[in-house]
Amino acid sequence: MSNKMRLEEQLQIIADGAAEILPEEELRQKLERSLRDGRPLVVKLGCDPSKPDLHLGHAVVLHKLRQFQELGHQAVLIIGDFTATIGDPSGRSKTRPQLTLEETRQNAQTYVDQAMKVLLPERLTIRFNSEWLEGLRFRELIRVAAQCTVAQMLEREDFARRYERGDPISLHEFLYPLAQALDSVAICADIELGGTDQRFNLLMGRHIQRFYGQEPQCLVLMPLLEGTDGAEKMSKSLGNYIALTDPPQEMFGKLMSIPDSLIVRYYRLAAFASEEDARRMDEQLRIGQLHPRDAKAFVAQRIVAFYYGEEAARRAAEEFDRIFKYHELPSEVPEVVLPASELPIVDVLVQAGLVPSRSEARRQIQQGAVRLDGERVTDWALRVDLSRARILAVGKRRFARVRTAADARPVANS
RNA sequence: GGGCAGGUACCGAAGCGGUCAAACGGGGCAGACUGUAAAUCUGCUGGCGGAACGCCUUCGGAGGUUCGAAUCCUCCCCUGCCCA
Repeated sequence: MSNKMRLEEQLQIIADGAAEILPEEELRQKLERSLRDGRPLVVKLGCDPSKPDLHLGHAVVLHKLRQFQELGHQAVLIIGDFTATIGDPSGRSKTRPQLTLEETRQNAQTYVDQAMKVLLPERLTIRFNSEWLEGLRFRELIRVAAQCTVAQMLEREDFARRYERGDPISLHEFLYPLAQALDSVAICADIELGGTDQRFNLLMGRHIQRFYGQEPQCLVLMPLLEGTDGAEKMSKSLGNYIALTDPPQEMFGKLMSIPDSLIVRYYRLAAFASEEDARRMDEQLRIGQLHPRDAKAFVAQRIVAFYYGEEAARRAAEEFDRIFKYHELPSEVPEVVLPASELPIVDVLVQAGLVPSRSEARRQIQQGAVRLDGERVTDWALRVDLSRARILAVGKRRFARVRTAADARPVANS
C-alpha cells in the first residue's frame, strides 16, 4: 500500500468517532512525516489516579488510544501521581482527594489493570508525572505561569462558571492545566487524547510546548458518553456510571436501564460500532423494524462481550431475562448464614445485608417491597423461622437465601 | 486589616426562640404502569423502637443565655463580594 493510501486510512481511523480534531491539517502533516520517516507518533493520554475506577466513559478515549496502537504509534499513559498528591484544599470539589504518593502508586496500578481491558500491552509506555514535576523549580513554574493570563484561564468553562457563581477557585487550580501541559512537554507529545471537556487543558499543552520550542501537539477529542441517567456525562461522582470492573451481570443490567434515546450512542461509543452500523440501527429503530428493547439487549451484549467474552455476555443476557422478564430467581442467590434459628424479619433483612438499617427494613415492608419465599410480607413484626432456608427479596434486584447455621441452637427468647 | 453577605440533611435551598428530624426541589429507594425501559402517578427518604404526637444523634466548631436554640449572645474556623 502506498504511503498516500495509508495516510488516508490512518486519518479515517483516527477521525472515526472523534468529536473534534485540532488542528486537522497539522495532524495530517504529522502522520505524513511519521509514515515517511517510519517514526511512530507519541500519543498521550493523561489519567487521574485519585479516581482509579474506570467506566465506559473512559473506555471511549482508551479505545481511541488503542486504535493508535494498532496503527503502530506509541501510546503513553501519563499517571498524574504528582498532581493527585496536591489535592483540592478549596474543599468544594471532592473530586480531588489528597493522596499520598504511596496511595497514588497503588491506584495507578489499579488504573492500569483496568485500562488494559481496552489497551494493548505492546507499544504502551507508562510514565508518572512526579518524575518531572516533583523537582520543578519555582522559577521555572513562574516562567511557565507567565505564559498565561488570568483572562485566558477564565475562558475555561468551569472556571468561568464557578467564578460567575461566586464559588471558590483556589489559585493552584490554575496550575493544573499548566502541569498537564508540562506533561506534554516532558514526553514531547505529538498527539493528546481526551474528552471534549479537556479541550482547554489540552490546548494549554500546545501553548506551553511552543514556549519550550517544541512542535505543538494535535488534539483528538472524543465525545463524552452520557451516564445511565441519560442526562449527565458519565461520572463516578454522579453515580451514573458503568464500571469496567462491574461483573457481566451487573454491567448488562445497567446497560438495559439506559434510556432508549441513548441506545445508538452507546452502540457507537461504548460498543465501538462503526458509523455505518450505528446509522443502520438508528434507521431500523426509527421505522420500527427493530424493537428498542432488542436493540438495547444487543448493544448490552456486545459491550459485555468486549470485556468478558461472548459466553459471559450470553449468560448475562439470559440471567437478565430470567429475573426481569420471567420474574424468576437469579441462578445464584447469595447465601447468608445467621446464628439464630428464628428472628424478626426486620433483623433478618439487616443481617442479610439487604437493607442498611432496621428503620429502612420497616419502611420497605410497609411499601410492599419485601418478599419471603415469593410471598409479599406486610407485617414488619413477623418472625422468621430460619430452621429451613428462606428466600428473601427486597425490590426487584436484592436477593438472599437465608438460613441458620446447621449447628445453631435455638435461641431462647422470652 | 475593615465592611457586608453566607456556612442547614446526599445535593440545591427554606426556616430565624417552642408545634423542627427540620418546608420545597433534585437525587436515591420502593409501589403501580412497562421493555428492570424512559415518561407519568403514589409512597418513603437520620437512628432506635412490637409499631408512642416516645427516645437518641443532626442544622460550620467550641462555649453561653433560656424551662426550651438550627433560630439569641461570645469566641473561633471556612466561603463569596466590596474596600484597604
